[in-house]
Amino acid sequence: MAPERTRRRIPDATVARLPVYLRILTEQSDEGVDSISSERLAELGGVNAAKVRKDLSYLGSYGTRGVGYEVAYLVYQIRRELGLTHDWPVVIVGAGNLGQALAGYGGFGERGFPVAGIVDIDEAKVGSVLSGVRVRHIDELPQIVQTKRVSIGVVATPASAAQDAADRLVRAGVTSILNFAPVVLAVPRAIEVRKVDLAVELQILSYHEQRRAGGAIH
Amino acid sequence: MAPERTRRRIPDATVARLPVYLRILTEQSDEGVDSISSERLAELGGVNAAKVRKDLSYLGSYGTRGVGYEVAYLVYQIRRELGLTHDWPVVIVGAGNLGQALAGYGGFGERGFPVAGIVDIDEAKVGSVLSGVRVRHIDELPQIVQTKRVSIGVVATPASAAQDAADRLVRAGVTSILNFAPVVLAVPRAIEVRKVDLAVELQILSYHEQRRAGGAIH
DNA sequence: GCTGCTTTGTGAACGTGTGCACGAGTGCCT
DNA sequence: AGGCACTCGTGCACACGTTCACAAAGCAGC
Repeated sequence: MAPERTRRRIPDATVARLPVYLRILTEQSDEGVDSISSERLAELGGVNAAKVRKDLSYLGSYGTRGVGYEVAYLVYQIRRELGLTHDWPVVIVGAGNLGQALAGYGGFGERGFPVAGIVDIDEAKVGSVLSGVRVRHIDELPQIVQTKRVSIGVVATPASAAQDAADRLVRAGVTSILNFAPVVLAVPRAIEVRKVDLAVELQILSYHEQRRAGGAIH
Repeated sequence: MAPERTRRRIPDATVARLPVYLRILTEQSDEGVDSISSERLAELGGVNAAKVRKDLSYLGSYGTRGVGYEVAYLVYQIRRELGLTHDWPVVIVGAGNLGQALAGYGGFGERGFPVAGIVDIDEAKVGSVLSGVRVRHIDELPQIVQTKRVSIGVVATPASAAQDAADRLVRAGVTSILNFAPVVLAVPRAIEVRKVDLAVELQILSYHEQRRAGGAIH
């Protein structure tokens, strides 16, 4: 077979589903399943079988017609494509309620994203220890990012401090940001930002509830 | 003008952006701004101006050509459309790390989603008080949902307990679920589910990082 | 090796979302 | 009152995502 060349682009929608497939496949693997059909995978993932096949086809032709996909091999391929063959240390900015919960959430490190550090601007919080990680001052951010080779930063500050946190992360050399603050961050084009906004999710649910209740007129 | 009749359907993508506009508009209102153009709103929201106008046009023609949109009126209209004219009490299932953080996160109640209750299956956790809300046993779920008229449930359990939590919520009468557990929930078609998955977000970032680093071959 | 059954991989049709470009309406200034 | 500058509302073309449907490919049994 020809050597790996020009990496094909994978659609965003597919990239967003690969982690879900990966989790399911890992679970199946743990349960001793070593072959799976697109149909079954679709069922477990709550999606359409054709979609599963198309998604997986972007990785290459790793299935066997008439049989299905070899679970272990598929896990390997998805992990490779998602860049999960090695750890990605993350640094958390903000040691408040959320920052603490994130640090305490074990599944973080387990899934290949060890917490390289937590920083806060509040001197009062600096020095305290959260689930084994000592909170350091935000001025140490560049040093942490440098020495621990961190490329992903997590913004877990109040809204008012989020932009400053993002600016500092970018200056320190981080290239991806996961933002929990309800703010639209302004960052250089090259920086990848993803947002998790609780209020937005609830308001979307609210819309559907209201629609359900309201009907035509209210 | 003709009375409000058959409610027009708003595209999902637009519904997901309305909360963002709403937050920005509220902020602007607080700062004394009472009129805003689609251009400015787009800038603050990090989107395209045409998109803003198209999104807002689904609510009706509430802008004034040559001028822009009246902030207060737009806030009112978006709130109405999203069903935010009254509170939506939520019930949290799972009083672990995450459940506690969610309960402690004040912005919850402020934004119209007061915590009507927190329940857990672990007797040891029942009775403790988290930011003013007493943890109750999961068996009390139906009663809480009924008496407090809860229609939104939050699943903040470990993955292994998530499906059971969802089943109980549905049985208790909840019609919308916000799921934080890394599991695809199986629920009746009529139930609206939204998912917030930390690991998925990080893995998407990882994909982009890997892509950035890897180039063609590695 | 041939037949029949199963399941992948993908072309094509369809639906949804985005962004441009411009007509239409509004306010302001003279 | 007329002209000008501005901004909304929207038709249209394009891009992206989803789903169907089916040929191609593999396995099992005889």
